[in-house]
Amino acid sequence: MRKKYADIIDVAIAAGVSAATVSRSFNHPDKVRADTKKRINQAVERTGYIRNRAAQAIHGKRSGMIGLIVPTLDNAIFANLIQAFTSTLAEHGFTMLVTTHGYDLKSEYQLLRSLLSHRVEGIALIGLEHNAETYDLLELRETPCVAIWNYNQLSRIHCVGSDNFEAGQQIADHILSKGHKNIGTIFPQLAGNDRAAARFAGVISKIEEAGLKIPNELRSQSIYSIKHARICCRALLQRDTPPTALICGNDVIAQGSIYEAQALGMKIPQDVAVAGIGDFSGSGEIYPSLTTVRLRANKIGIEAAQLLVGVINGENTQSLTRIAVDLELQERESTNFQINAENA
Amino acid sequence: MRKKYADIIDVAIAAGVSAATVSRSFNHPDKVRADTKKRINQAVERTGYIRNRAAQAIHGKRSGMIGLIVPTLDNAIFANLIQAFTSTLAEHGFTMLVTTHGYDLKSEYQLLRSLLSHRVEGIALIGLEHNAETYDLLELRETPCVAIWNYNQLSRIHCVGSDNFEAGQQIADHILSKGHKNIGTIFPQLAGNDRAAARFAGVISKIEEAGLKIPNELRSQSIYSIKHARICCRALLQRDTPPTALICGNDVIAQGSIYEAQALGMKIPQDVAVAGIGDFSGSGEIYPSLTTVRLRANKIGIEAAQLLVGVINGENTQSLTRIAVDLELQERESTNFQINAENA
DNA sequence: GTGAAAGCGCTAACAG
DNA sequence: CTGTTAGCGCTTTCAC
Repeated sequence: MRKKYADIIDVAIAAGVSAATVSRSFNHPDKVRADTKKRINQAVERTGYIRNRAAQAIHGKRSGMIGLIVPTLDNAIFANLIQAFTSTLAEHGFTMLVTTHGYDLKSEYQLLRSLLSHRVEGIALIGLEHNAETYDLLELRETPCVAIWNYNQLSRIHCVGSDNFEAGQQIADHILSKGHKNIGTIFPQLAGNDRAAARFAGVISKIEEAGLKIPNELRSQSIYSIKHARICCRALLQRDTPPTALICGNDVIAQGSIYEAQALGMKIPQDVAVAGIGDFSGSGEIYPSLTTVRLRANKIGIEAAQLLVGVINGENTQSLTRIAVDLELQERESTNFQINAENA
Repeated sequence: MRKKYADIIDVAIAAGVSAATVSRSFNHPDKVRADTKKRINQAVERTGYIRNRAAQAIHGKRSGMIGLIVPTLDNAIFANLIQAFTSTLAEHGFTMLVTTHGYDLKSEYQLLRSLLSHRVEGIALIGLEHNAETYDLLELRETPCVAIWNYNQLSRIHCVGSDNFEAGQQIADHILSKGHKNIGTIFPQLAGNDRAAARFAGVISKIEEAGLKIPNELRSQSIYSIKHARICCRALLQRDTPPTALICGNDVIAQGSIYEAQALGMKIPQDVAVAGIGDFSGSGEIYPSLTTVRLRANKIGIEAAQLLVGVINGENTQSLTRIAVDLELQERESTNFQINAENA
């Protein structure tokens, strides 16, 4: 089995030209006469030729691949983000090479190396919390790179995302505006999760600014799971003096809280108000609809892809670009109830 | 800028051996003396060398990439599936190159060509409905390939997935067992969606077997969206004689139906029972919890990855492997109500 | 415009 | 065990 599939030489022979001309016809079409190009294209058809990007990539040419390292794909909001990212990339001729590390930052470095060994032209990471060696390698190889999802004005690499601190502030402000004074929180573990940590800090900053505080007993911690969130919520709502409002670190936790409150026979928002962060698909359609802060995963994905493509094409070589995609407070049914002084 | 990064020759020089030995040290470690390997590894460290898989792939060797063509990533259940698929692939040393076509089968062929041009070692497709040219190209290139998500005993390529016809039968049987005679359906468009079509056919087969029928007015069509499902559900429930049970083509539609019924002040399952298909993450935790047929995305993803890796490694060359991953009826609150004769 | 030839980074014989 | 040699499929000078 000498040669399995048609290569550029077979095409050249079939078209009666040299391999060089075939190559040029693909890469610099303007340097080849129109009728020659036509003959070549016909030869491609006839031979069933499919270009070999691996062979191209070897010349330091484009591999046409972007690497993405993501904690997990199994998450509605990342799925949303990644879909926007890939399809925008595809519009620019790039295909995405994806790896997941399951929130293990240590393995992220290895994944990066693997991606680099595939000679991806650029790398996208989720969030800004990465190991030093990851950052160092990125710098050493001068790999075009963008951090997606979080905005931070001090980021070491380009970033496109939401300001999670501000998201926390917005939702806290909203809850405070409804007159709540007895507020509980259910957040994911903050360590190793800069998103959650920033959101929580934003919430606390506003609460304290209002002269209130959230006692430790009302700060609950839940993993990213409706089931577990329900357990946390139940514990909070069955206290002697349950909070009148629950601020949840994300919409999954908030949805779990809504279900649990309903299962306990409580009315939302009258008995307890629930707010989330994220505006995941479905949050606006559940009953009661969930008040939350929209993170605009779609827009972030698109902008991140555009930025990365720009960097790869040599724009933006001077400075770091940091894009804060705006947030949108979504006031919906789950908090639509004003507490009066006596209730508080 | 002659050579930007260390190549195998730099490593060879640094280690005081030949390039061939370096190559061997990676690819056939047993054929190299231990201390030579150690020197080479140190040289790799010192030079910051990262292997170039593109250059390897050119030798007809492994590119280490698997191509995945998926309708969309923006979908909880696919996300689940793909996560299992990628991580299993990763265990076997493969990285996934992903493309999405947004349910446009025509563009699928182009995406396949693109993936092939990257010299992926295998291809995974979602479902079994693909254009003839897609199947033909796969056959022509003899590309290891597996269709994920659907099981069909007549499939043209390896497949791992659920028997959607049976899923439809299971849920219909369950609804019938609860005494319902006036049943409505809300399904996605069936054309171009073999999954939905098979499920629907399964439902209808059981309904007719029971001597019943579903009039056209009670066969509603909804896109994959909670919001749109709510609209469809409302139309059904506001009829003069609303159905006592709703069988939904997937859990997203079912969740929408639950929310809408609640918003209309109806009790589930007493006023109307709702059933889905899929058992998406969250379906068991919403209130009321949703009766559905579990599709086991996780297991499917893992088995599909293992099958594909096997095919790539030269097993299974004789026959087509078709794996039907078992279904699990999840009886939950949303249908937990027995209709008596008078109610029917 | 087009062809000939050199070479990208790596691997697979083949000797030694 | 290790080095030498000849490519893999393609792109890019440099001539013509």
